[in-house]
Amino acid sequence: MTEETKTNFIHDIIDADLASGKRTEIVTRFPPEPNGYLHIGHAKAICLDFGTAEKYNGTCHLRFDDTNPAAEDEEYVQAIQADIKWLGFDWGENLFWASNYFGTMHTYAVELIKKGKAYVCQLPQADFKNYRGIPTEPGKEPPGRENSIEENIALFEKMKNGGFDDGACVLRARIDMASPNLHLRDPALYRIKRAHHHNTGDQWCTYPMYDFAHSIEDSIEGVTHSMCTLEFEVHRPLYDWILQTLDVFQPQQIEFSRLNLTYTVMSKRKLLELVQENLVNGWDDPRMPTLCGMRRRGFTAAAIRKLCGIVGATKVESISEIELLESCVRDDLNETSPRAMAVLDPIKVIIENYPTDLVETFELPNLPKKEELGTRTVPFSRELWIERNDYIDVPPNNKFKGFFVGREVRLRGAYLATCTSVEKDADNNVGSITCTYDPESKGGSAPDGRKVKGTIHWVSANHCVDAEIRNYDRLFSAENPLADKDADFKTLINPDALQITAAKLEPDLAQAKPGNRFQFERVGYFCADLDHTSEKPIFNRTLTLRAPRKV
RNA sequence: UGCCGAAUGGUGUAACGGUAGCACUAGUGACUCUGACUCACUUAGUCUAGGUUCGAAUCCUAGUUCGGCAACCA
Repeated sequence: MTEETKTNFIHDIIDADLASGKRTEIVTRFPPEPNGYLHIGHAKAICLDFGTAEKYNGTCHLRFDDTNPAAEDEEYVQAIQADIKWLGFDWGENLFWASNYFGTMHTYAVELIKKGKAYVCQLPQADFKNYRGIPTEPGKEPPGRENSIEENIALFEKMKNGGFDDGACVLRARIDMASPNLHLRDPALYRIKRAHHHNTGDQWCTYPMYDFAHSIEDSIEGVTHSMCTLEFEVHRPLYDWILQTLDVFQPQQIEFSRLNLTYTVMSKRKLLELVQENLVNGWDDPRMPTLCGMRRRGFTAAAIRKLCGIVGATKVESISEIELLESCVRDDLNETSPRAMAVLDPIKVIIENYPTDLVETFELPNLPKKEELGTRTVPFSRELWIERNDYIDVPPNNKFKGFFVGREVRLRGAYLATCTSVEKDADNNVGSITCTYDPESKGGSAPDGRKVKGTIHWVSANHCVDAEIRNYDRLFSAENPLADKDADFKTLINPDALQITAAKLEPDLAQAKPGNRFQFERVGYFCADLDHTSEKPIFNRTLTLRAPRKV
């Protein structure tokens, strides 16, 4: 990546490990469960996992943590890989599956039993809760905890072979029912779940639990630094216990805080609710904070990576302002997006002294500060469309850039023109504007060198193409939609987060390919939607230009 | 009232015992064939109280506040 990776506390740890000789090479991993789509919160983890490996010339594995077949699906496997690649990271040969280790994990489980460190617990789930107890008081040892190793091996074998119903028993680690850390009060290691697994089919009816599986996966793969989010902090003693008890390679788990952004939600479950209740149009709805949604919206991978670099990695639970993300996106788009003219709220302009039949074409730069990106051809004629708000009866102050009767402005790249009159209907709505142009000012500058206050954009009425514009805005109208725990976050959805309008575009824009990004000058950044065709142009508003100062 | 963790301008993040800096946001101005970009300037911060030290955001003690943890989810 071109972004410089800022240092953080994780890199401090790695530097120390390298200096002390504890590690000689760095291996990280990104371990998604294929049960949903990736969102920008995952992007932070991806940037950290892959970015750290890159920084230390190590490797980063992509490992699907597919230990719960009930929740997982092949659809997500494909989408996750596509999203990571889009973000700009590559796992090369290092694609792994937790499910490929099921055999090894089973062997390790038996080893734990043989060491007297695990037992089959036939207590119903609800009853075990009582034995586990509450944080402030020690729990009690459940029945069966002192069964012999032979008995437990036989029971675990019976579990594996389908001799028990789902939920009839679990394999538990035998640790400490009085531990102040609830996760150490004989946590479940294996449960029985008869579900078809996307990879192993019906080979297993027992599946390992997260804590058991994850530590072993990391260990098998030689992961040196296993980064995860803060909620796993209290799991670390269990992670360490499993690997120490098994006496196998021990990665170091390091926790960092999740990425949160204002005006959106980042929980997979809540995003799923929005999708299922049709409050958005699927996972890739451009309002969603999913990577596929942001991609469709027109956000760039580089901008997301930049954001992740800026927020860095800490243990502080924080909410970053969406403005920071927007700034990263605008910054990237400003450098890379070809310019075009589009009129989103059209009003007709008639140039009374321009020949009726004449059509001129102007060569406008694709990107004014980057001449190497070439030019585009824009037709010009007697009747144009301009933005409704580029005309005003009486200017509020001398900062107004547009037309009023008597005002000369520049039609971007074409001519200087002076407003002479305006047509209005009975309700005082402007119907059309009439102006005269200065033929000497072709290209946009007058030979006498006179300056005009404003430059406005336009499209030729007889040449422009009509398009649907999907104007996107922030998903929620509240900074933190989850702040009020008693309220339903879904009631805080911003009703204006999608507004569909019709616009007039310069003709070349119809030829855009889905995903192509543009800056519509003086308006904002837009990209051709997935549904865009040259017959039915559809553009998504990625972001407006930075809000102008109040006039 | 258990365990774990975190507190630096409005927000995010640096400073690793030695000048509290950067970015975003907001405001003011300059520039401009985009009210964008760019540039300049401005406002504003070390949770509290003690202690160690020539010197503390940083180390120690006590407190305060906030977050996480009691799935056969990850």
